[in-house]
Parts: sequence; structure tokens; C-alpha cells
Amino acid sequence: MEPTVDEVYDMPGHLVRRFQQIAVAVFHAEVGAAGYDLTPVQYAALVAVATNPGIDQATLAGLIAYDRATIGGVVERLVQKGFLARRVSGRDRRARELHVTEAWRENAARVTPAVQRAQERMLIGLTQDESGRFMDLLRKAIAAANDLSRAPLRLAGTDETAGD
Amino acid sequence: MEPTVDEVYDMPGHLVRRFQQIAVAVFHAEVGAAGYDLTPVQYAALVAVATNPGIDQATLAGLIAYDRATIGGVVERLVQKGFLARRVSGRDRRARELHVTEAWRENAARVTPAVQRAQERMLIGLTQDESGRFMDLLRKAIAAANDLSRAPLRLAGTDETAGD
DNA sequence: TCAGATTAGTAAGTATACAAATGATATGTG
DNA sequence: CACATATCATTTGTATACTTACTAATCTGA
Repeated sequence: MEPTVDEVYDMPGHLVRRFQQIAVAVFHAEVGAAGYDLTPVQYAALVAVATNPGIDQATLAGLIAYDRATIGGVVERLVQKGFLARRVSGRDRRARELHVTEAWRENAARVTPAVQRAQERMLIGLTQDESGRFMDLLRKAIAAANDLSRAPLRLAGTDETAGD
Repeated sequence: MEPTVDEVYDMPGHLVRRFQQIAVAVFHAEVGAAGYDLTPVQYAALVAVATNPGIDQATLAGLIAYDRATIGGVVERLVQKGFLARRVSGRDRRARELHVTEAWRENAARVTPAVQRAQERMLIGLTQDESGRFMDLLRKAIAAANDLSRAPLRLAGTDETAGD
């Protein structure tokens, strides 16, 4: 039998889509209230570059599971905002070395608490215990299905060739 | 202290983003293998219209938590594919009545099994029991945070005004 | 009944996502 | 060294997503 809307809405794919929608909305609300105009993706990129100074875009993409074609625009917008510096690598002239700017280092401490609040708020319906179990299950599901997506997380220091 | 990439990657917002990425990839793979070029969003829209013949776009958007501005393009592409018919409503000339076409009714039975397989495959890392608990937690989290998003699910027959 | 508020749909602008193709540069092999 | 291959980044094209603004149509209340 063909499913009804209610059944489709209760499928894992749709529940996840809906929760992600909520997660992004909450992130914008909290970070916006703190006076910043940053997306979840932009924030993750900034933290990744801060943790790995001089990283190139392709490696950055692998670190946080972005598409290589998408990262260019994300970086570009962060350069526009003055939070990232991008320059051609000396070792490999195809690559762009990325660094966070002093401006970001000065602002990070004000953005981070807003991000933390967003993470708590999106799980407002769950107890501490449930939140923990939810994240355990999410981690486990992702670990098993990681290779099924086109932009699989590439751990630093790992060099599995993506069978594609 | 400022978080590292690993810490950001382990935040609920990012885990959900990653799982949603996987969910979409798996959906495309399964539905594509069945010979169809449909997105998760398009499939949900088709099921919603099939369940509610003559529904207008705004109500459809509310049913499956889409943005009103997004649904237009989704419907347009489904009309192009010959799966949806759209005509101006007699009762309200602003509204467009939507109906699935005979073409969709003939193909639905071949698409649905692929969609079901996708739902199972994205949870391949979890046992049946864990999958159930995962979905329970997801439902509970969404129910509590529903109003925090700009495109909250509007249950049919409910008329709460979105406090914004 | 008529002015004001609401609503349906669209449009423009911004930001992910991802596929496929391209240009520039590296690298490995003979 | 020359050539095939691989890689980095970008470009093009398609599809969500959401904001703000706008038009057209409908509804509401005095």
C-alpha cells in the first residue's frame, strides 16, 4: 500500500530533515541574538581552521564533511567578513592556505557561548540522559553509514581511498 | 575555552547535519537505482498531495514543514515531470489546487519500495531496537522544539497562530 | 459596503549542497 | 625529460531553504 503523509512524515529521513531545520533555526536565533551573522557551516569552518592553521580547502572540506565545490563559497564569505585569510600555498600553488584573522580570534569568545546555547536549546525536549542517548545513537548511525554519502568525513591522518 | 573541530563535529547540530546528508545520499541512491529522479522533498510532496487531493500549496507546505517560498519550485518541477497537476482554485482564485497525475499513480508503487529501502539503509548501523529508540527521541525533540523553527509543522485541523 | 488586515503565490537575494566539467599544477613512471 | 594520472580549486547547473517584499485576492468589521 502507498503511504500517507503522516507515515512519510514519521520516516527517519523526514524526522531528521525536520530536526535539522530546527537546529539551523535555533543556531541563527542564538548567534543572531549575540549580534553575529554566521551560519552553522561558517562557524564549523572557522573552528576547523582555527584548530588547523594553514589548512587547505580540500582538507577542510574533508574534516567537516563538506562538498569541495561548496567550501569555496563558504570560505569566500568568511574572507568578506574579515574572519578568514586565504593565500596561495608555497608548497603547492594549486592550494590555498587558510588562517583565521585576529578579528575572529577577538570575536570567537562571544560567539561560542551562543553556539553552546543553541545546542542545548535544540534538545530542550529531551532530558540530559535522553540527549546523551540520542547523540550516542546518532554517532553510531553515522559511523556505520558514513561511506554511503558523497562527502564522507575524512579523519585527519587516515588515508582510505573513497570507493566511488 | 574555544572548541576544537572534533568538539564541534560532535555537537548535536553537526551530527544531525551529517546524518541528514547521509539520508539524502541514500535516498538518491535507492530511488535512482529504481530508475527515478526524485528528491526526498519531491517524494514527500507527492505523497502529501496524493493523501489530500485538491490541497493548495500553502496547506501542503504546512503539512510537511516546508517554506511557502520553496514549495512553488518543488511543485513546478513535479509538474514538469508530469507527476502533479496544478490549477487555479474555483473557491479562491489566489490558490492553486494540486492533484497527482495518473502517471504518478502508475509509478508510485515502484518508487515506494525504494524509499522504504532507503529508510532502512540509513539506519543500517542501529539494531531494530535502537532504531525505534532513535526515532522516539527524534520525535520527542522535534515536538518540543517545533515552534522554534520558521516552518513549523501545521497539523491538519489545528489552528494555532504561530507566535512570532 | 468599504477600508484595513490577511492570505496565496511569486520574485529577488543569500546560503548551503552536490554533480559534472575545466584549468592549473603536481606527481609518478618509464 | 615526457606523458599519463591525480589533485586543488573553480565554474556551471540544479535543488533545497529561508527572508523580505510585492501583487492579487479574500475576509473582517464598523
